[in-house]
Amino acid sequence: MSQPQIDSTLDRRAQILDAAVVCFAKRGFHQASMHDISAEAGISVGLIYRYFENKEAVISAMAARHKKEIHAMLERARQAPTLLESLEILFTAHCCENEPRVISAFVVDLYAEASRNPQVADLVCDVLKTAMDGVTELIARAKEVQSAEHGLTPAELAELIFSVARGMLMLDVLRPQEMTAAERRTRQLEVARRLWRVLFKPKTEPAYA
Amino acid sequence: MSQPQIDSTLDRRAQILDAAVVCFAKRGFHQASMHDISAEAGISVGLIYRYFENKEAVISAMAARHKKEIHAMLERARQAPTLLESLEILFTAHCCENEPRVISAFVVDLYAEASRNPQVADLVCDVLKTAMDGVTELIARAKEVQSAEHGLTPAELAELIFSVARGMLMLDVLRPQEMTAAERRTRQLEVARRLWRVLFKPKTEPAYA
Amino acid sequence: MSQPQIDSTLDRRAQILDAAVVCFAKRGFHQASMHDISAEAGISVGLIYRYFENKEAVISAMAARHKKEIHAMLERARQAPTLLESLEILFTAHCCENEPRVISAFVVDLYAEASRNPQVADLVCDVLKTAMDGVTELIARAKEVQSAEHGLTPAELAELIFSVARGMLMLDVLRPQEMTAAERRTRQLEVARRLWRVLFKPKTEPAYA
Amino acid sequence: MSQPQIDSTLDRRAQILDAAVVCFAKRGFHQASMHDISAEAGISVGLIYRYFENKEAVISAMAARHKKEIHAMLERARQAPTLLESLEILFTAHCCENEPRVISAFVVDLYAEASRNPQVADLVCDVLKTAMDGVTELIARAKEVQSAEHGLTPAELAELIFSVARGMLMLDVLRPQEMTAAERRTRQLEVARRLWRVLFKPKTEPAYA
DNA sequence: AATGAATGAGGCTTCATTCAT
DNA sequence: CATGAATGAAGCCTCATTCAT
Repeated sequence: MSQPQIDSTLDRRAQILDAAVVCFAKRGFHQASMHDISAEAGISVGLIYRYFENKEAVISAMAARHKKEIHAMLERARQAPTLLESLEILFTAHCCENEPRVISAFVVDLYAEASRNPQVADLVCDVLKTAMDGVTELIARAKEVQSAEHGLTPAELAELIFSVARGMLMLDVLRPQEMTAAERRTRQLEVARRLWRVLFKPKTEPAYA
Repeated sequence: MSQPQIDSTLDRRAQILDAAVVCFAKRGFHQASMHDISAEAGISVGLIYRYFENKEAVISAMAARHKKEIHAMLERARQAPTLLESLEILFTAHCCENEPRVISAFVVDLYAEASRNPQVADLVCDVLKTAMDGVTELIARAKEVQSAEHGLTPAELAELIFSVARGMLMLDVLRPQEMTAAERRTRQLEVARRLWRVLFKPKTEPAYA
Repeated sequence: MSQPQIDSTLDRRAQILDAAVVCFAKRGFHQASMHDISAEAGISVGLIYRYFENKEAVISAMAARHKKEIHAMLERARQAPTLLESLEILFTAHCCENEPRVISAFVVDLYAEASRNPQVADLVCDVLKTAMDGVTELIARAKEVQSAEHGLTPAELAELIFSVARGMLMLDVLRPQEMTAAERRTRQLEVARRLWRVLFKPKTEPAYA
Repeated sequence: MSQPQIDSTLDRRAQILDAAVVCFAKRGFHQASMHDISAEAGISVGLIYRYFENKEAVISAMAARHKKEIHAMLERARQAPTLLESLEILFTAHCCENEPRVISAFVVDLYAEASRNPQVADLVCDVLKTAMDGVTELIARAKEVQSAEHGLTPAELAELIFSVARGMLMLDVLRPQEMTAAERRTRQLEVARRLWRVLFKPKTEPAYA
């Protein structure tokens, strides 16, 4: 029966975080003011403080939410029928309109923040480890890997994949307004497929043909 | 005869930028105050304004300097005897003690800034294009590529390489204090070599067939 | 028939004032927030506003209650069998566990407030006058005074007594946590008795010489 | 040669404290805003922070200044030709136009603050102890005491004197605008003399007549 | 050329008060 | 009667920038 209160509290927090991610992406963690966030959320400044202790807490909550989104993304990747499709999901998480959604500028800011805020660094490391483990397992299970010849372990492959994904995400923050989400998505998919070709192309069977 | 003045002006600017990069890496562009920079440079706040119009100008100048450093790094990469060594230079620019030096936290911040400041974005794009072109050319010239079988163009290969490098640089800002420069460098080299193996390993020995 | 309502209204007001005095003593009038008071009272903030127009009104009501407490204290003093005992009651009102109770920090705050708020000043003056009149009368009635030789009127004596009492109360707010109520009481009683000795000691025994 | 800087720094601090004591006396420590103080001092808000770390530091500095003023007052009292005159100086410190000057409302606020802020409490205790010691010594040296008959030690007498002085100071904050400094002074002197008569009146010499 | 005192706008946060439920 | 979510003004403090020396 106290569920409604809890729900409405969660709703408010979500509403504030929705506004915060917009502001953070638009202006950066520290350039976005509490007033920006409250205006974006359509509420008063003071109200934010009923749901978050301070700005730092909003950032932390955003980071925690990022973690959930990465987990959700990972789950979707895990359920993809083929490894290539998993990889494509991983690579396009930040150019999707639909949830869960990873916003490039926010992620870059998160890493920048992590470099100064150990708490955020912990969280990012944790997210990273979980995600890499997930992908490592995905690769280990995939038969495509067996036939490749590069001699890399699944963990090493996962590391490469994540590096490329992070690197492309970084690229994504440049001139974002000059490309549509679809175009960005296309660019990502091309890279994903090239990486795929490089990492998992089976041994050139025709060789012995 | 005005050369000395110009020189001393350049010296001052360099001195200020040296201080700025330290502060920017430590606290971030917008968290670092002009006072922080002046203190780090051992001069007064007012003096910064004699050499830079405002804080924004310091950031821009830092970005310009980053461009020069990337160019210098590229030059070194270009002069390396083998493609693998070039690649290793590219991958370890941010774990070197000696100049030119690319500081990870600063670069991540630069990208974060680029996502909001078109001028910075222009500059980063420009740097990126130059660097990619350089590496593309390096690859095109290298005979190692010929023997690979992935069917990727030099430009595509360069894009992959830069993505991995950027992605690893992002990783570098997490828990920086827990690793020595040497350890970070080792990690980078391992990744560079794995990428090398994947991208440039000659066709499977059936070559002798 | 509306008696119950009135009673419950009075109860609520008393409950709120009970909480308020705790908060006011702990944090000061203006440092204590309405939320502090509501939390201490175990009710909601809004409810305070049903019983008091605003925070100012709570302070005024507290001042009025202080007046009642002083009156009660005075009544007890008046019923004491001897003047010395009356004086001791006056001096220990703020180190008693039982009601009516005068809390030093609150009284000092009240005077501080009185220096800015004429309404509070009026009330404090009124309390003071009543109390002084009462004590003046007490002294006038006491035969001990006759035998003293200082030549002071009862009103002048009352003024001295109240000054000392107020002065000791001010002392009472320093390091309150380092003394138990009993210790503070003892200190007060010693002073009261010394003052007694000075003010009311009968003429030097040589009188019978 | 660096004296000028030090001097101007001290001047600024003094200027700010001058403004602060006015604001603090008028509105109280916590009701007075930093803006009030800066306006009273005729400077900008930010400038206060060049000379004081924060508001708390201004309060502490004010407390420290109070200590100096009490010391100066004590020095003057010590140099008075008779004990009665010393006592009068003690009693009129807060109704003097000239420096050193003790402002009643400020002192009451100081005690109120002391009840919550241990640092302030320490300072007030320290001031009190020094002052009481000084007066105790003054009394011990005075021959008037020898002839009195109350049997109180100098320390006990000093305690009574200070209690009365504090108590009268508390009274001084009530309706301050309704009395001129001269009237308040007169009232204080009357009390001082009455206390004098009570504490130090020599034995009724005519007793042996 | 160099300093650093000075300004004041703007950011974070608190809190008295209101009002829909 | 009672709650507590919501508001927004106001307070503390920082910091980019200017300017007299």
